Amino acid sequence: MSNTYLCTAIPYVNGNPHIGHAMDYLLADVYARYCRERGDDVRFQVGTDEHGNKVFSTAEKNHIPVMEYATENSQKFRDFIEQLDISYTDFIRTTDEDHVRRCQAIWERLSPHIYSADYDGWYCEGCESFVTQKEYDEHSGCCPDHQRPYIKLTEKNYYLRIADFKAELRTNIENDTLQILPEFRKQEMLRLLEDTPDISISRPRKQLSWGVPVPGDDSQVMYVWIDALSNYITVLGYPDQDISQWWPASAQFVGKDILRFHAITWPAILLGLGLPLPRRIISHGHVLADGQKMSKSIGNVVDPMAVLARHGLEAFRYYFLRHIDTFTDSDFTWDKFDQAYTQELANDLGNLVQRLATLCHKNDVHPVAGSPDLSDPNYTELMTSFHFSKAFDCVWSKIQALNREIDSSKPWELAKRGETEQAQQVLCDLAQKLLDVSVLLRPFLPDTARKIQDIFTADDIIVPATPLFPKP
RNA sequence: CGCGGGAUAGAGCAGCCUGGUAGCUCGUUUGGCUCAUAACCAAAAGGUCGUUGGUUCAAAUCCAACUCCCGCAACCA
Repeated sequence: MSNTYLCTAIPYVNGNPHIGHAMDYLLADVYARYCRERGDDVRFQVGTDEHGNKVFSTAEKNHIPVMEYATENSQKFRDFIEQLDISYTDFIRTTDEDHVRRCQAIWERLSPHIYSADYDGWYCEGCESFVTQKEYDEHSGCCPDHQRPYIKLTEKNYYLRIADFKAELRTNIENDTLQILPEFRKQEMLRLLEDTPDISISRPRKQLSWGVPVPGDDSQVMYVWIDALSNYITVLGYPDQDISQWWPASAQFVGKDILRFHAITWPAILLGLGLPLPRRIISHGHVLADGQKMSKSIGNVVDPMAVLARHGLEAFRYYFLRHIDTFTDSDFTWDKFDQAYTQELANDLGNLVQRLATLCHKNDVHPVAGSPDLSDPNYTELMTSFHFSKAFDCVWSKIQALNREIDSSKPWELAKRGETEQAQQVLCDLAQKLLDVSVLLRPFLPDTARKIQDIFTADDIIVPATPLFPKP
C-alpha cells in the first residue's frame, strides 16, 4: 500500500464555478479513484483562493463584509465539487487561520531568496492599478475608463529571486524529476523558464489590503503567489507538521493557462524551502464552445450547472472525461452532448444492461461474483500515463464488444430450443464480463458502475424498472 | 523574423517519429436480428491526405517554400 497525494488548482472566488474548474476536479478524481482501486491510500486536496483586490472590492460594492463574501463564494465551489461527486479528502481556504500563519512561516524560510526593490511603471489613480507599457501606448497615455493620464509611480515590492533556482529547475524538468505532461507543454515551459524574471511577491498595503501580511514589514502584503501556491503544502500542515508521508504530490492537475505558475513559480518556492518537487504536473486543455474559446464578452460560456441539469451527473462526467481529451483543447456543443448521451450512454451501455438483465432474469441466471479480471495491460498503461480519455475509450470498446457478443452467441435462440443449461452458461459468462467491465468503469462513472454491480450480483437478477440512461 | 498547435470522406478525429494496399466514430444507404431504451449486429457508398516543389523504386508520412485557421505571449479555467 502506498500513499498518493493529488492536488488541484484552487480557483479564485470572485466568480462562479466554471466548466474549466470541473476539468481539474474530474481528472484528479478519476486518478484518485483509480489509485484507491489499486490499493493506494489517497489524499486529495481541493480549495479556494480568496484574497486580493477583486474579492475585496466586489464585497465592498455589495456592502458585505469581505470575509462573509469570501465564505459565501467559497461555499459555491464546495457545493459544486460535491455535485460532481469528487472524492476529495481536504478542502483548504486561503483565508484559513492555519494557512495564513503557515504562509508567513514559509515566507520567512524563503527570506534568503527574497529581496526588496522599487517597481516603477504607469499607474492610473482611478483604477488604482498599474498598466503595461503596451496598454499605455495603446491608450496614448490616458486611462480610457477614467479619462485621466497615467502617472509614473514607484512602489516598493518584494521579489523572489527565480534566478537562484533556474539551473536546478531546468535539470529537474528535463530529466522528469518534475514531469510535465503533455510533453509539448514541457518543451514550452523549458523555453519559458529561460526568460522568466524574478517575480514580484508583495504589494504595498495601501494597494492591497485583503491578504496575508508580510512578516516583519507591516507596510507590505503578500501578492497571490506565495499565498495561493503554498496551499498545496499548508493543507498538509507544513511547516508545523512533517509532511513527508504525503509530499511530494503524485500529481497536480491544472489548466494550461496557469501551468507556468505551477511549472516555474511553484517549484522555485519548493526549492527555496528545500522540499522535493511534485512528481508531475498534468496540464489539461480548455473546453471550447463550438470550436471557439468561451468568453464572457462573446457570451458563449457554457454553464456547468445547465450541463448537469440536462442529463444528470453521470452524463456530465462521461462527456468531459471521454470526449474532452485529457491534454488538448476539445469541443463542447449541446448537440454533441445530447448525441453522446443518447447513442453511447443510452444505446451502448444502458441498453446493454437492460437486455442482459432481461435475458438473465428470463433464464433464471445467477452469476457468481468472482474476482474481477483487471489485468488489461492497455487500460493500465493508459491510466498510469494519465491518458484518461483514451483509457475510457478502451473501456467503451469492451462495452461494444459485449453487445456484439450477445448478438453472435444468440442466447435467446438457445433458450427457445430448450438448451437451458447452454443458455445459462452463455449468459452467466456475459454477465461476468459485464461485471469486469464495470470495475474498469468505476473511476469514471462510479454511480453507474455501482448500479451494474448491484443488478448483476443480486441473488435474483431483476430488470431495472427504469433503464440506466432513459431517453427523453 | 516572438513561441507553439493544426489543415486527412458530410462532421469530428487517428495514422506521420520508425516511408510501402488510407483507418476510426457519427451521419447516409442496404441487409440481418427480435433479448433490449425503434435499441443491437453486419455490409456498402463516400477521400487526387491545404498548395507547390524536392529526396526516393515508392511520400499523408522525410525535406524546403508558401497559403489558411487557432492557441499562448496579454490575471476571462
